[in-house]
Amino acid sequence: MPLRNYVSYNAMLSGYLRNAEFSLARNLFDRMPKDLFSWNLMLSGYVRNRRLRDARVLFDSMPQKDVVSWNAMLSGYVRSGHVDEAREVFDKMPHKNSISWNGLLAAYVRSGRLEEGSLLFESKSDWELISWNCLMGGYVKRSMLGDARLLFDQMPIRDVVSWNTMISGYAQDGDLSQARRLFEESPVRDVFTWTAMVCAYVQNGMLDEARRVFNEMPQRREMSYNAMIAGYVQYKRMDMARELFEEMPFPNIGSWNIMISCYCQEGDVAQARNLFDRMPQRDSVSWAAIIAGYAQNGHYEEAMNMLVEMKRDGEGLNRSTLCCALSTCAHIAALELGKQVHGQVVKTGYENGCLVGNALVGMYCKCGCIDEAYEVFQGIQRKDIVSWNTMLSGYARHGFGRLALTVFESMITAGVKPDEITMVGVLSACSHNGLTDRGTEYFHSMDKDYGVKPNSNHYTCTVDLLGRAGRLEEAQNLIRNMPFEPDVATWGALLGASRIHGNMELSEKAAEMIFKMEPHNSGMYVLLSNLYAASGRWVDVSKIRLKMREVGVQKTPGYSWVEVHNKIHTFTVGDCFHPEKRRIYAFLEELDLEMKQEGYVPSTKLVLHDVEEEEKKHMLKYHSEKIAVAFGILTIPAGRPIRVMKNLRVCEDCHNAIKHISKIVGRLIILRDSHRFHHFSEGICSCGDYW
DNA sequence: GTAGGGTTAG
Repeated sequence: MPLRNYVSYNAMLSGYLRNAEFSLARNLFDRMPKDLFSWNLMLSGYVRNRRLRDARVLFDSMPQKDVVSWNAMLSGYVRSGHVDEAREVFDKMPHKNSISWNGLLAAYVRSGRLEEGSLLFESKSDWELISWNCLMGGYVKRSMLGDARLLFDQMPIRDVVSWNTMISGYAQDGDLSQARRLFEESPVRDVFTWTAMVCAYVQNGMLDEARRVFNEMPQRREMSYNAMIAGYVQYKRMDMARELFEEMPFPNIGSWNIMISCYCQEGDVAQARNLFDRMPQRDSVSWAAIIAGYAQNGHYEEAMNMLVEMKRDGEGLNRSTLCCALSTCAHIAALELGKQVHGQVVKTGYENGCLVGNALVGMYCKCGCIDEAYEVFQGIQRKDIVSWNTMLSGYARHGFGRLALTVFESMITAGVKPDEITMVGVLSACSHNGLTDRGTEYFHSMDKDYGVKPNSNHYTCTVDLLGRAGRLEEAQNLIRNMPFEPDVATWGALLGASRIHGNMELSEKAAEMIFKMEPHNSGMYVLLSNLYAASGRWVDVSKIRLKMREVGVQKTPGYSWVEVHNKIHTFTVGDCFHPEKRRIYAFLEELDLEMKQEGYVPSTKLVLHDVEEEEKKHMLKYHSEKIAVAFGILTIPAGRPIRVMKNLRVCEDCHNAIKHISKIVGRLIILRDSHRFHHFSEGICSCGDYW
């Protein structure tokens, strides 16, 4: 056995680390003779692969540290956005070099904490050019062009990056004339400079001008093509985008990614998938784009499958793929899976960042765990508008209107300016909780107080708000005085309200408007036909059904699902495919008897079809949500809540029945329907029977 | 440090 020295051990260690063979590397590391270089190797291996906890443990146990070790630990925190930890390390460092200073500045800039960044910048005068550019880039990203320009003018020396950053800042801001001026003034131009000008014209909708600059460029790189393609995409010129893409001699991953994500946005996932499969190489962006594409177009199973594929392909989870994974879990309410992803998130240390944090909050909200959502929300260090909106509308959907409004007030106190989505959350919180006057006040003052002009969503919420409270006349007035044409959703809100309050005439009027606009909207046919059925107008019911057949619309089938032991069980009305159906139906019979003793009376008027009374009861008994609830009770361990999801709104009879069931079996039942959450416990529902 | 993705409502 030849004698090995530090150098050969270190070479071997670095080989393992390069290939991300952590267990092999660690094994070797623990047994080999180590010098400081070995420790630093292992440490930076962990840092590069985002294994922050391992890195920290190693760092703390190091027998000695040099500036490289400190910088490695610092950069671990910088990369993962743990700014406060980065600061702590920075403050403790016995010696700092320019890498340390640049690192901390970058941490502030990247996480958008520009105030602190500029304070740090002012505390020292001999900054390197790269730091000037970094801070200026931070201002540009936040559209703080005045501050960026101030810095630009003060710089002792400028390089081509400085010029490019400023020019592309103006370009992105749509300030074509400033961009143009700097472009003329700039002593040097490279591909970035020219590409920034392409962007400047694109931002102003001047595609032909952009193309002219593109054609004039002395040299082109992939990114120049990509900017032009992105421009075409932005203005829905898919044909031109595709043409240029096909012309590219060597499209890079970015080019493919743009094409994929824009096909996804157009709803053409098949085309996107086609490109995805043809790509010579993929990166995390490609995976994120295709997974999000599936998720956003409602193909949740495909999205989940692709996530599995991705891991098999060796692509690690990063912020964006974790995000996609969480939002997919949220859509299908796969709580167990979501929790597993949460575990991954904790390992990588993204939990307290905005992007992944927001996705986690959304996942817990949509899976019915509002308390867990709030916990994560509180842990997000720098909450952005999305964090606030997610939490606010989460509370609103769960029927905790006052909590939602408390979040809203804290948001205002924190100095975050509400946007359109915030106000939808506020109005729907009021609507779900019968806070009618408060809601209308918000509606009328939102433009004045927060500078948010009511859009059709806000009108719809307010029509809903007034309508539910029975103020149908006011709701109609609101529609009449809208500054734009009411859309299907607005009429839908009026229809829903007039249905609750039994105003047949108004219902028919609203339905007629909807049919005119969207002859294929199946939900509206069903709503109206339910309405007729409820008042025994069977002739009209059959007319509707005839019409449905004429225009070829089909009722969206209702289904419910429940997650048990990591598996999703889906049920349809009168489901007879589930392997445990005998057990479930026997249990339902049992429950039915007990419910009746408790005073439950089936509300048969809600059954759509004209059948005999006894048979109607039978049909109600086997609605998908009841089956799912029964299955949940049978299989989910006592003490744990039962979480059931439904794709449509819960029917009145089921709502009533589940209230009784929650009391009989003494369990918390959380039902998510297409509209909101219902927490059933001890015979009461959190919605207060107002939904 | 100067493309491309990902999170929020109805």
